[in-house]
Amino acid sequence: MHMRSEGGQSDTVIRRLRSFRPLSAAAASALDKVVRERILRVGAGHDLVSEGDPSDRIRIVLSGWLARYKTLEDGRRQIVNFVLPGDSCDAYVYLLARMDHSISSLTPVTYSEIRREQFDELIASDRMLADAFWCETLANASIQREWVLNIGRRVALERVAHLLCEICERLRPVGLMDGNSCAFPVTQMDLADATGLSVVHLNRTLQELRAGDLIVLRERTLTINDLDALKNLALFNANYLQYPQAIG
Amino acid sequence: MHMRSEGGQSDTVIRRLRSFRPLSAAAASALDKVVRERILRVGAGHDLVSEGDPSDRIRIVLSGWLARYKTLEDGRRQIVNFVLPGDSCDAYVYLLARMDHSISSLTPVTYSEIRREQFDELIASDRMLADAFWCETLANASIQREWVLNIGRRVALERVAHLLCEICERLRPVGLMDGNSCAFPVTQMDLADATGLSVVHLNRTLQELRAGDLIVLRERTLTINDLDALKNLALFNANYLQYPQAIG
DNA sequence: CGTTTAGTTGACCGTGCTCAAGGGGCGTGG
DNA sequence: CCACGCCCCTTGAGCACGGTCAACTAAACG
Repeated sequence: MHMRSEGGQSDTVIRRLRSFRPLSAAAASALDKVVRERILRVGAGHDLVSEGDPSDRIRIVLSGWLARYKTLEDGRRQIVNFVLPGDSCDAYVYLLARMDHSISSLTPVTYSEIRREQFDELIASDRMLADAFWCETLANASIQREWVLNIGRRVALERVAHLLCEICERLRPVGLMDGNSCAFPVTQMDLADATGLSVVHLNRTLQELRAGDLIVLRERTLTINDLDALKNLALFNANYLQYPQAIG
Repeated sequence: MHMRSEGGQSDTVIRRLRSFRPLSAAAASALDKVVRERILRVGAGHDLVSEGDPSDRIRIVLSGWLARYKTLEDGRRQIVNFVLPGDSCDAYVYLLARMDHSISSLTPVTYSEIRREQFDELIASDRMLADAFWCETLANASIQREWVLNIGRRVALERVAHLLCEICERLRPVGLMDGNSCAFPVTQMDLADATGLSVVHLNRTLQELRAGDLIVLRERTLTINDLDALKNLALFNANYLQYPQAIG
């Protein structure tokens, strides 16, 4: 007995963009129309975009998780951000010539692929929509800065706690938190690459969080037992996520 | 016997933006006019912008170095990026409500402060100019991602080497490299905060670079003796800086 | 001339890495 | 149905990279 307001498949995307700007029903349905035109699926473990690719298309994630990552020649890998349902992979990157990083699917992913010209046309039709996409881009940059702080100055325990807090806070507004639990389809290797730790140490850090009764993480499900305590430990402050309603 | 093309005080800014988009003489002089309207100076060690400030003004750096940084409650500090002459502090951030980080001057700084409305008007007048500012914003995001990789996956020696390479490559297009040397007005504490290291270890890392005859750093001047060797050591690849002309 | 700030060095220690091995779940093929 | 391989998680042991603490020097500054 779900009432779907207007979005259908692109509900999540619209919720996400509305966390930045109020979108009119007209804008939402224009977006929905464009999104539906070319919906693709890909299994886990595929690169949607590779470093060096020309950046001529926009991709918007409808379901599934992805990771933006960079690698060094000798194979060291760093995840620089997660791409969650509702996020766009690279709105506006076509202003630059080439991708500076790769994006790979951590789970099976459904996404919409939009040609640059079509995207241009879409955002030209509605100022709020254009601004919402820009806000998303700027919010991503803000997250990126927090990650530099996280990896540069937080110790392992704080760092992992912070990442978990961030993911939950990002999943909540798109309706993917079920109370204090969420699907968490990420391997420990991915978490290690996202936090700049080794897999072994990440494993031990997770166990420390479990031992403190802060989290339960098993069978690809994360439950936060005590969110306030976890945020305290992580020195977490949600402002950098740039959700206007959540600030001050 | 310098011939100044059109910019005067905003030469550096125009060079910087032209590394992203060809700007017409008209666009350049419109920018120059706006820049000149309100030029401010500030000594070293001042916060131009503080975390939480409303982001209602644009600042463009004419001379001097600044650092974007974030802090944790207990005082740990991480520089997340340097702001160099020609860079704008925060074009377009006014789309978001508040600053997520602070910006402080590392040296005396000359900068232009532009009101949001005035900036809107300026970029509405010239598409290339608007795009150039957007490119700068996106290029900054790209640098931010590289920093996550740098701090997350490079060891101290590579990490410091990488930062030095980046700074030189960014100073070159705005004419601030003198051969292989440049003014380098940054304390070791700043470098430590930018690389996620302690001051003591940063000091030892610099000495290791000096011992390998890779760099000379004294009296606020950096000389790179062997840039190729330094880039090799740092696993440095300039693509992420997003200068179109420098990319394959 | 005292005080502050930046750089340097030594000694010690701890966080987090490496290497190595083993266990559990799951899909595939014999 | 079981064997096998693969992926992911876990654990132990040892070590190294980088942090902390402390002291000293040199230059800058009022």
